[in-house]
Amino acid sequence: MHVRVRMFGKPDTIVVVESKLTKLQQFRRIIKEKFDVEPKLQRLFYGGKLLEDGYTFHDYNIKLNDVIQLIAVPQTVESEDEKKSLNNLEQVKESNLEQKTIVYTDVTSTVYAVGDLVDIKDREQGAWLEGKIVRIVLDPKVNYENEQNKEDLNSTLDSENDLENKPPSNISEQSNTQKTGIAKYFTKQTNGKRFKEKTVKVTAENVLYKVQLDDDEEDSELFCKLKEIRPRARHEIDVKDLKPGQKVMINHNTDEPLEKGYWYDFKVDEIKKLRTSYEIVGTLYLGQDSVPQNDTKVKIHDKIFAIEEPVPLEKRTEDYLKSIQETPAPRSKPMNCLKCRDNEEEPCKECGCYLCAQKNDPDKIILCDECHNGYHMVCLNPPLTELPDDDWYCPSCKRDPNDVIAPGASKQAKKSNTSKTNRDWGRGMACVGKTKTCPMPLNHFGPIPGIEVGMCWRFRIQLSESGVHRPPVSGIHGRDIEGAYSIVLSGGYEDDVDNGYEFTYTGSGGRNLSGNKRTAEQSCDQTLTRENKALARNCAVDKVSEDGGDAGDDWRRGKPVRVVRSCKMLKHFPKYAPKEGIRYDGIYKVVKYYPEKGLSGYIVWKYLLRRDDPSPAPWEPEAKKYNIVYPDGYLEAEAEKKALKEKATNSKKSSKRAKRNESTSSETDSSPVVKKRKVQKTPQNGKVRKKQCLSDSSESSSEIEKLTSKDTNAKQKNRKSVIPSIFTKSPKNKKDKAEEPLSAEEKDSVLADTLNTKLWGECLDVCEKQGKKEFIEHVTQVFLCIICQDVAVNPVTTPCSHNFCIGCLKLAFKSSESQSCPCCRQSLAKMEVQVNEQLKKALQTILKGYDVGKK
DNA sequence: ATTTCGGTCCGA
DNA sequence: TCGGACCGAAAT
Repeated sequence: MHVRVRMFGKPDTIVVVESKLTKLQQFRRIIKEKFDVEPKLQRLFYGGKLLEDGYTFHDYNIKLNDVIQLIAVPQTVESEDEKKSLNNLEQVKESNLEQKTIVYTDVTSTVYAVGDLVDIKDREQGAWLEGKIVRIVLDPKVNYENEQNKEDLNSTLDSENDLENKPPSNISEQSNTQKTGIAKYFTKQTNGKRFKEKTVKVTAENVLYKVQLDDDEEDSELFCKLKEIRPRARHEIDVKDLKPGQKVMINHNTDEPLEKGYWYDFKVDEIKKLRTSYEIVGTLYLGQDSVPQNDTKVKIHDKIFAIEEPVPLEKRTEDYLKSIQETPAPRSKPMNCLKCRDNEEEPCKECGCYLCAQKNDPDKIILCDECHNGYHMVCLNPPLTELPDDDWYCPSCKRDPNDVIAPGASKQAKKSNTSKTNRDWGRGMACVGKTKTCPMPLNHFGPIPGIEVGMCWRFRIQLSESGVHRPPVSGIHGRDIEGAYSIVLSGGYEDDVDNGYEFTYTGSGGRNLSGNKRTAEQSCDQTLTRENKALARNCAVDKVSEDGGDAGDDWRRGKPVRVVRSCKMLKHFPKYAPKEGIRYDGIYKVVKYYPEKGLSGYIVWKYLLRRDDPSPAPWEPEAKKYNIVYPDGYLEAEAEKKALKEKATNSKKSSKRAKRNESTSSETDSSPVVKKRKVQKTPQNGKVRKKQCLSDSSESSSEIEKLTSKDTNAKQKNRKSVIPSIFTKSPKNKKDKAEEPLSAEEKDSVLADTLNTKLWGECLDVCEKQGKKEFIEHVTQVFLCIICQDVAVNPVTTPCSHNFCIGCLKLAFKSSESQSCPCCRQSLAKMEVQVNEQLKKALQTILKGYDVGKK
């Protein structure tokens, strides 16, 4: 599979990895090749998490085409780290020789006072924790000799400048314990007390704030720099008042986004109202250095706080002092145990004793150094009488030292639980999920705005993303209470028969799929349930029946089914199948459905589908052709894979010059690899296809000739079905009552709709020549919303003279970036979306009493 | 929890 | 090259 690696200032780069089981250290080597950043200096983030070696893409749930952020750590810091660890070694030696203690020098800061309530930035996660300043001292690490000539203590510290513009300190503090080595240096130079009397400039660089965390029982020595603290958050912001661009502090759990977490800075880009809550999208700042995580989605399940700016002591007004006196209510923290949700009453094996699940005597619960489960010492068998000095392993983690694996023994004892096979299942497109979502509702009938007949994709999951056909595997998408929205012709069922404009489809089921299979031979009768029932509901009959149903002449009134054909149909019905991928072929209706003994001998449900779409079928010569669409980055990744493969074979057979020349020549067109293959294929298929097209058109035209020449819809531009043939109503229906005129009210309402004069003209023409019944029929066709396939309710008339339901149009706009007409693609960005009240009235008046539209 | 007209690897 | 085995994801 492949992912996108994003590095500041560079375009995203597609990086191919073997599979989901690729380890991070392997990945780092590829990154090194591409970005020239040493593995050690790479900081990789995914979903706000720092990725660590030893884990796989699967462990982090990194999916196809996901973005991984790469930050190169500057070399200097690395060497600084190394220097420090060297120092530490020396320090340990020294401290063994002579026990030195650090002498801190109290100073006064111009920004904070002892006792100030502050938030402290956690050095790993970058979360803000609640605490209080208990002491303010000089940083013993800073060499003051050079400072002394400079300004004195009085030179105030401009807090904002210091906070915003301060260059990053090279001395990165590792922990809160100041090592004796540096302290010794400090005392040598100054000698503690005397130093205090000296005037030294107190800057963000050299002052440390000792803080006490609110929920830290032990008095840990935590010294913070100026930039690591800020006044305690105390101003809540209502989510409704949130504005894009605003930077606030929010609660977020980086591991479990739905749970309570810690408090982080967040820059808001977008606020989304959900059913019961809000979701905000923006930049989350993680880690000590506030690494921005773009496009992070956070569900609001807690307060939102304003970020407080420090107020220097001398600028503190009485009001301000009063305001900071009060201690804000403690902020929520992540749950300690998600299993029992920290309910002390509830027995829990996760956070209590793993054996008895009780939580009593926590001091007698020993933790396993392998699995970290807890065990009451007395619950163990045999019970432990005293705490072991060394590591302790629970009964299930303990390994018998005698139980060694014999040399040459093939398999290591696997850590089990997950899959039982060693199969590397994570490869390729087999197991990927969606990377986009179609905004149309799941249960949408009819065409998807922006999706044209003939559009084609390589993988089923893309059809799911586009909204054309949602299930990644299943052939029918539908709900038994409502109907089917789309089906796939893929040759997966032996009883299917495809004749293009009509086909017989087979229901699903009747197979034994145990063993986690997706397909199998028919092994029992199919039932009229689930998808099968759903598809039956599309048929324009009163109700679903176990005996089947037939809509007859009314077939067009059935619910629309989006139909896609897969290239897998080439095998048995090549006439109408795409050469590659899966193609949207337009709207079909279920003419009839019935149970029948299939080729297997078991009962299968069969459905006769018939095309009812204004666009020409993709196999017709006049149909618009579309290029196949691959997933984002797929072609690049394939080219990359191929290049890698060739590189591997080249290095293996490096001696063979000729061979190498051959492959390099094909390497030159590495990016059009796939294209080239396509071209090679075409000549063969091209011939066959042309012939097919010819026979197709002759066939269909003869059919048309054979049939009545009278096609009521024939003059409808863009709206008529391309294949009216046998499916149009029999001319018999069209006798009679041309004498039935329109009422004055009806005529007036039609004339009032000036935006659709031309279309109404067509309708009136039909009325005059063929009678009212045909007129009504024509009106329902002409003013059909192509999005929902019903007569437009609350119709909007576009400048390009197309009509849609206002709801459907809005949905369509939402689903694509450009606001264009779902019918003719003309830009509608400037159009004011409003109901054409005249049309609405006209349709109501004319269709009054007629049962049109099922909504 | 169940179902599924994909997709890929692996061995014959 | 082909068929068998079987994995995640999405929707119901």
